[in-house]
Amino acid sequence: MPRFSETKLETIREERKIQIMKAAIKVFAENGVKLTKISMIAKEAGISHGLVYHYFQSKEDVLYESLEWAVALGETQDFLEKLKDDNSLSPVEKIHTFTKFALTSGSNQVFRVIQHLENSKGVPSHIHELYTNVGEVYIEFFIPIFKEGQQVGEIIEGNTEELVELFLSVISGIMADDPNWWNDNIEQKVTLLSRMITLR
Amino acid sequence: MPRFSETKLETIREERKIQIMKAAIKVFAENGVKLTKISMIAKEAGISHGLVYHYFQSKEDVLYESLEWAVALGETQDFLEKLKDDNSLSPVEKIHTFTKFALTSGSNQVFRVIQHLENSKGVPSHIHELYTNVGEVYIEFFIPIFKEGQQVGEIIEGNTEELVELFLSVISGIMADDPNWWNDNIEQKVTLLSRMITLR
Amino acid sequence: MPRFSETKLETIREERKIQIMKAAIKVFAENGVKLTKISMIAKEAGISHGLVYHYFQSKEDVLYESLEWAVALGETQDFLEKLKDDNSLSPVEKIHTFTKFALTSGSNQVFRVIQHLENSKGVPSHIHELYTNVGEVYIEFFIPIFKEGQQVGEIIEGNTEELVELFLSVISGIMADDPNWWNDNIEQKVTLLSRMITLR
Amino acid sequence: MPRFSETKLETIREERKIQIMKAAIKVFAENGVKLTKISMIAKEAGISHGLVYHYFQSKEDVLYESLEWAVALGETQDFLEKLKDDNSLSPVEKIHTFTKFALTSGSNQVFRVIQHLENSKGVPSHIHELYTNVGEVYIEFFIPIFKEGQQVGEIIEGNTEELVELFLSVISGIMADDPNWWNDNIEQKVTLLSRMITLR
DNA sequence: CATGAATGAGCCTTCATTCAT
DNA sequence: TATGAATGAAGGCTCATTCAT
Repeated sequence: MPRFSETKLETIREERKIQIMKAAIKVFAENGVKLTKISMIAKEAGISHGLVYHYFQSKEDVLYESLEWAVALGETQDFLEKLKDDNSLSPVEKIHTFTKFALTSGSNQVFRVIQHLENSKGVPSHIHELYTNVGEVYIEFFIPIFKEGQQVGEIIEGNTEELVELFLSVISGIMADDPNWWNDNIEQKVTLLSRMITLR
Repeated sequence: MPRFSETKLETIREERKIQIMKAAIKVFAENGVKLTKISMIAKEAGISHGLVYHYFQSKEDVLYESLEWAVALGETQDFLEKLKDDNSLSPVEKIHTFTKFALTSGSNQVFRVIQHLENSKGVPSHIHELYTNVGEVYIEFFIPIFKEGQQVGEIIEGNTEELVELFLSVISGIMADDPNWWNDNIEQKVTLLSRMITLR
Repeated sequence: MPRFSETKLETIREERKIQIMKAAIKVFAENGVKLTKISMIAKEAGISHGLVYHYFQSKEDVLYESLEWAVALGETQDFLEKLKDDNSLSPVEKIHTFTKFALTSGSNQVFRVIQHLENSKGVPSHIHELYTNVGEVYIEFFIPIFKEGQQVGEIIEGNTEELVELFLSVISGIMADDPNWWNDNIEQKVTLLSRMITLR
Repeated sequence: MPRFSETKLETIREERKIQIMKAAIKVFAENGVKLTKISMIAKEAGISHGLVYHYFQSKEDVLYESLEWAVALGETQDFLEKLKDDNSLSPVEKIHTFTKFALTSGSNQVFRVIQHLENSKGVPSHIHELYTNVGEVYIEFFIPIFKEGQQVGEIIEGNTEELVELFLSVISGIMADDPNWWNDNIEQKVTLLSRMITLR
């Protein structure tokens, strides 16, 4: 006889899962998936390693669900939404703001996990599908902004899609590095990165 | 009585070692050190896993000697030397040439290995020493070139050392990514990267 | 929420360790350290080889802790203590009693392990320290007994220390042999050994 | 077309085998059979490890033939023969002389190999047969000597066979120990051992 | 639900043995 | 005959996963 209502129980269970998934994303981001041991996730979450298997079928499942959850959670999505609607910023300012966010926000853990996966072999296809088009989302998001920037003369001419892809690729490459290095002089550094695509 | 002359045997032995080290650097670059299994190196080199241990003491030793060999081999060193003495190129052209080389040359496998190591914990100190100042070499190499570029008005003002560090950091971040992505449109992409630090 | 109280778990854990250490000492004694495989210890203890590593860091650690435990356990120590205080026995009777004990007591497994180690190369120093002065203890213990025996004319004249050392050396050599051979006619055999040092 | 006569070749081959067998017995004695590596024998013999397999089928065969050769060679046999015929020595003096020889002669390497084998499991039966009755030979040899000693009142009464067995067992146990320990004060030590069975 | 004891597949490493030269 | 390069079976150790409590 359950003490709590099904819903309540479900909630508690869900909270535990989130606790584990948070820990998992963090540890996966820092160490890569293969090198992350279940015990590391458990320790980060403050639970025993056995408990992980009450909430997830396997390590692969932890990865799948954590990634799914983190992507859907979409801190970055929210950020992009707000950015899109913020008419007080010029296209280049939007790009600048995003870049700063990407390099400093803790939410970039998800990206680092994805990067590890992209550099790995044998990633199960159902996991691969989770992030295979994440990049597309960003590209789609930035194309109109870049286009506008080109129209108002803030951004250099050329194939917009290629420009976006390249810019995001650079950001992405940087994020894989030591994430703390970018905390100093972030403004200046981001400005430099912006120079790649800005006119003046 | 051996059929081979000492010299011949020595040659075979040396060639085998090189064959293994080449394979090792490649596999280490692709998978990272921890995830590289001796059997993967052996397979890549086309030999049995046991043979690796005729030429090296341990996996750690394979890493150490391979790295030492690849660094000393110095394709990049040679490239830098020639670049330095090439008076037909302006500072920005030199940087452009180097960037292209860094992103396309097969020799960047070594850098990818080093990047994996820098993101790893528990790297033995004697291995760490092998690459701890490799970065410095590049910085020292580029500072005078950047300085000259600043004097002739090709490169933006600002703290030269910081500029160099940032630029190399971006290149380095990119190299960790899929190394093939950069093969298309390399000229255009490198030009874009150069824009970060060039005046116009 | 764990079903076991902390104490209960701790007890189980301790019992398992002891179970493994008992098995280890037995197998080490029979086969020597180098030739003892973890799987042999595991089989003797009735567990899987993996479990050994839940309780010990390595094979070396199994050896170290088992030896430390067995030495500290000190069945022999206890025996010596009681022997020392037993005033009903003459010096020669004490020696006789000890000899019988040494050759028949199951506790001589520890000695056999130590003997294997003494005949081995490359024993880690922290392990070596565990038994390096065990011999001294016996010598120190028997010197006064032998001295008394000499005074009362039970034991032959001569350098007491050398006499003790020689006698113990013989006992020790015998213990390395098939320990069951000595079970038959033990009284007679021990009497014969005693003759080495007794007067009549 | 052979350069040498068959006989000559055979001789050379035989000498090589002996060179290897000498090395094998030495290394087997020091390290035990299982812990002796083919490379250790080769090094001791001053040849390459591959060459061992030109003269012997396997490590087991090296052991078998070496043991067979060493036992048949019979330095000890010769010694015993001479001892038997030496009428200038009393029974106890003969035993004393033998004991000294056993503990100091380099020929005791064979015994140490045999002792290692007796403490081992899984010794092939054809090898076991080589030494299974070596002990018997000694017992048979000493029984008449002990008997004579008892008759002339040099040696204590009792079951002669048991007495011999025990005495040899003690000698054998001692030989397994550090063989150098017995080099100092050998006379005194042997005298002490003799006391086990002598009347006075 | 929660813990950690228990298992076994898999990787690093050693070494007996084979074989090209 | 002689060498040492080459192979692969087996043992030490790790860690994902299961399960008794």
